[in-house]
Amino acid sequence: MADLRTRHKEATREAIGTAALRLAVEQGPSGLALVRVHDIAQAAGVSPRTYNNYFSSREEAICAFQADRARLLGDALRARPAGEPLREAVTEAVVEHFTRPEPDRAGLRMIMSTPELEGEALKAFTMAEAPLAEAIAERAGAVADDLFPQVTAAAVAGAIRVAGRHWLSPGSGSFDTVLRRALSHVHMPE
Amino acid sequence: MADLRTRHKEATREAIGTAALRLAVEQGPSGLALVRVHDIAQAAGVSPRTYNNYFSSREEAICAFQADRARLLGDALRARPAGEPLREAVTEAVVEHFTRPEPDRAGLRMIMSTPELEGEALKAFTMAEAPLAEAIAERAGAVADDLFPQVTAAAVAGAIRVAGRHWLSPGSGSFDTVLRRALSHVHMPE
DNA sequence: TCCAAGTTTGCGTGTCACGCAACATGTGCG
DNA sequence: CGCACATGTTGCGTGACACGCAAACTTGGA
Repeated sequence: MADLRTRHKEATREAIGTAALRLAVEQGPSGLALVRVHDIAQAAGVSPRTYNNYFSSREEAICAFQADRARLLGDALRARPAGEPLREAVTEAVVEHFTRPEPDRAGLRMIMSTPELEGEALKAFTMAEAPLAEAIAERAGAVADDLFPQVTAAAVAGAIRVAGRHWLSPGSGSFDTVLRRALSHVHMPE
Repeated sequence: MADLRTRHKEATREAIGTAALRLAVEQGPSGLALVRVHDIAQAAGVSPRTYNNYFSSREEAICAFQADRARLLGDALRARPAGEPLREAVTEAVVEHFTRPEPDRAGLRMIMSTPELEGEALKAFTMAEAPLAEAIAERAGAVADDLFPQVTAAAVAGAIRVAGRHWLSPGSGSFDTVLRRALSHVHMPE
């Protein structure tokens, strides 16, 4: 990870992802087709072929940020103090992980209002359920293959998704507040 | 709906979807790329161009069955008796809707073990949350825009997904049983 | 300084989604 | 009954894309 090579690779990946999201936001939900691979690559300072070494579709590139953040949710839960009850640990982990830094409203709105991007983001979000379920299983003293941790992880991920959608509509409170309210509807034994 | 034209259209859609799924299962998870549009169209007895009038990607065609069934879950809930408590109504609606007829094991396994198909199925499944949330809101006397019905719908959909995965692993009971066990972990006020 | 591993890039190929316009097949009306 | 009209189907052409391959280039270590 501290490898210079690896870091540079990570930087390239991030540059492409950022450029892709920026261009997508510029074009708006209706103009996704206008965001050409050539433009993304140029904006990121790489060749189209290199872009294609990192991502195999525009959607994947645009949603890379979302995907990376979601993937780390399990680690965030593991970082909570050991004695903390499950509900509290999950809630605090989610709030910390998804409000620092606060998500980019324009980017999130772009993704949520474009079916193709929404599908990709969904996939990324759901992939994150597996590590989250593992972390939940550890904390609850259950087996990761069991139904409970997986159903709970799915419910938590769903709540985060719903909270994100609500946060985009005008008049909703801070993301922190919406997240807590959404999570309060998820069943978690104490 | 009883329109001859509409029925024929629906039949065509189903023929294409069925053919696509069948070919995909034949090739196995690793050979998705070998399922060409040309083959799907030919197997369904239509031209490639017509296939493309119904679906805009192979993944969409292959997952059409899943998508159609998921989309109707809200209606299944509405069909439950009015006085029934929410938890019971949801559980029975889900079990009835997803076990009659029993899902195709091979097809489900194919979809669940192919990332690209899994993504598409996920999208379809999540799209079904909206009508489900609406039906839940009706039954619970809540507003559809509120957090509770949407979070609950997401949790229910997640539980069904997890149940499907478990059902595929050897030694799990009937789909009916697994579904009920998964749903028992979802919080629903009585 | 020089080598080996890894990364970027250009090119070629096969596939695909979709607009467009002609064609066929039902549908409803006089 | 037959004629226009609407709707579904098809072939063709175009633009874009993902990816295999091999060459050029960069980086880190001996």
